[in-house]
Amino acid sequence: MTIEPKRPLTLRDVSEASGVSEMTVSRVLRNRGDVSDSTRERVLAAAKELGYVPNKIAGALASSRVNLVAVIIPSLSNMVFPEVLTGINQVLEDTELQPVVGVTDYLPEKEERVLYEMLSWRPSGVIIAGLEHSDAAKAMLEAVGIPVVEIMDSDGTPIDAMVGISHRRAGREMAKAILKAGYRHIGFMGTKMPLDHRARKRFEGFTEHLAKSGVEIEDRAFYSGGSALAKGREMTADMLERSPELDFLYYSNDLIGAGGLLYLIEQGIDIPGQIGLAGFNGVELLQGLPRKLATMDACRVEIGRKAAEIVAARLENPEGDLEKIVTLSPTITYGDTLRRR
Amino acid sequence: MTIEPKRPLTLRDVSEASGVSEMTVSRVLRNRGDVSDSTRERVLAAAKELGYVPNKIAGALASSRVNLVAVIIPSLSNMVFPEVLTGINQVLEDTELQPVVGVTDYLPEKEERVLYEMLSWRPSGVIIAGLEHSDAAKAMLEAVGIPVVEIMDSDGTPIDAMVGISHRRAGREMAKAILKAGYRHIGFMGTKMPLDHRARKRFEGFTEHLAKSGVEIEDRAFYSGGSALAKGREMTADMLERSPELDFLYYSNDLIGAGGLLYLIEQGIDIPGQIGLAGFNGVELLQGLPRKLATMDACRVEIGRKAAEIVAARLENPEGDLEKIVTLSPTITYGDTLRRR
DNA sequence: GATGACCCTGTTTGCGATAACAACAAAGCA
DNA sequence: TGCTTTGTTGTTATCGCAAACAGGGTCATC
Repeated sequence: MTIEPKRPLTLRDVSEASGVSEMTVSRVLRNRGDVSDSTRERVLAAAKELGYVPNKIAGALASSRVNLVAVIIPSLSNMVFPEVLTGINQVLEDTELQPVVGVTDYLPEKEERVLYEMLSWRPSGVIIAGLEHSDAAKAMLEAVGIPVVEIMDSDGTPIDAMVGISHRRAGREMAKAILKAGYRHIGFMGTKMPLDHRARKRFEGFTEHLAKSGVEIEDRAFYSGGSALAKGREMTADMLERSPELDFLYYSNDLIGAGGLLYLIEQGIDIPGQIGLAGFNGVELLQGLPRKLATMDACRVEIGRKAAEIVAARLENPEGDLEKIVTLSPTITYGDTLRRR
Repeated sequence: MTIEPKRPLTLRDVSEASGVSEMTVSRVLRNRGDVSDSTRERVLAAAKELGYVPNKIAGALASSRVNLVAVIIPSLSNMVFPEVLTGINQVLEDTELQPVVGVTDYLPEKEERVLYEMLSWRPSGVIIAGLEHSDAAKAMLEAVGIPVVEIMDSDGTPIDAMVGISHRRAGREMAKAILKAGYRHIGFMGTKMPLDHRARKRFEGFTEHLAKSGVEIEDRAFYSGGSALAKGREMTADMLERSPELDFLYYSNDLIGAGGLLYLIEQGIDIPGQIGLAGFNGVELLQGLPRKLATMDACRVEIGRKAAEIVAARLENPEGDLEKIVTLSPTITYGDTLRRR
């Protein structure tokens, strides 16, 4: 095919091969400005022949335009975030923009490092999970001068724009539904994650609403690591042994909820009569369980889409004052594990 | 804090603020070369005060060194690939290198586009899933002059290096185990994915080994889209209605296998006596199921780690002739759904 | 006190592209 | 014919940083 080049190819190589100036080559490859058809063809042929790949680093430096959008999320193994990415991708695919993902593992220091690293590539926008950041991270985001969209959560004040649901409210609503259904002895299971602010807020909203009705959580358990499904089983077994009077179990995510559900089914316990169950997130997985776990949709794909739309729109038209705060409404799915009264 | 700058900060700003040359600032921020402690402190203070974030675009152009490793995978929603990324991350975290992920959706054209896009940022290495690529993609990878590691699959010839398992062999071994256990009437269920070469190879290996013993798959079904767990249920129900004589069901992935398992348990069918089951992948999820599905580990994290190690080592020492082909051995887990004879 | 060996800092140059402007030819019009 | 207009191509400067080299101090050594 082509002779292996030791020195990486530049515009100059293409320019020499096609007998026009570098500038003209650049114009052809970017489809910008007028170039005659004959030269265009010649240039394209030469570029293809050589196997030239433009150097975006140089291009970005010269034009001070970078088509990257930094996307900063806590984890990839959570099912939740890949779905958000899907939404972001769907929207950005129709634009010049390209998402670049950074993972923080729920650690503020790592978030700070990842953010710093990403900003050093001068992206055109930032989509970042959560409203809680270190002071340094906040300072960077405030000073960065590009669209910043904080996602997933709407309980707080965004630096710039925000797309999410109210996890406090999600907790409250679930509490409301549970009480309305007549359950009174409630246990809670969740991840041991002091840094998962959204889980914390759901829990707070949940307990606050219960408190208003004079109900308190009677048992709780937290786990970390391991297979969520298996943990859900174990914790459920343990908790019911410890607190047999419980008539409802609220799980901080659907996976441990599913584990609990499978366990209870095996035990032959009457669901939702004797014990009710609910999780959080609306993961697709649940569709295949013997019974559908009650849950609350977190609008994940939609959050991704909306966030990407905001970034794209802001870059398209920096003046237009777009919606800066989008609060989506999660809806309860009662499934087969939370009775309706 | 700091006055909002309209013009982005550069080394020059820090240099002026701290009264030294840009070069000295650069040296301080990169920890390179000798700088006196007093200047170092002054510079760091100024940089922090201003909120300076280095411009890697300019840095990369000047030094022609880019600390990025392109990672190209078909999907993020598959559980498999996030785990590979975890392995890659684990290794790269101890280096200067940073993974950048591109997703191809199993489409060769998209793979080509994503690869082109990533190469235009001049990464230091490429980790790409699969051995099958379009001609153009292959040409790019051959000419790129940086370490290229093809992962997941070892049934073929790599462009440069390769880390994976033999999916043909994985299929064969499962067939062997199934036959050895005495099952003879075998059904297969998988994704309708002409472009998932690894699933195809597993299937081929599987049927070839069966054929050697004069056994043929008696029924098969393929799905696309939707919740894998739910599909596993449906397809299993349909298949058993259609072909009640089957005594073994082989699933192309654990999720649909789990769906089938749940269905059969509900039906009160004797597993693995009346019907045996097996999936593929060893997903963590399975730990929480009522019975453990037989499966075969795909060594996902390990593949990621190894691939990253190869890239890192090659960049560290371009001369050293490292192992270029790493074939990991998946092991069968019999679980509770494949009897051992 | 001259010589070299550091240490520390500054100057110059160039990475590979694009923006902005300049130039030149052909064509249109008065 | 002379002038503008339009379409096409080239020239120059620059983007922000780092490599390479060039200096000016300080110190020890002979």
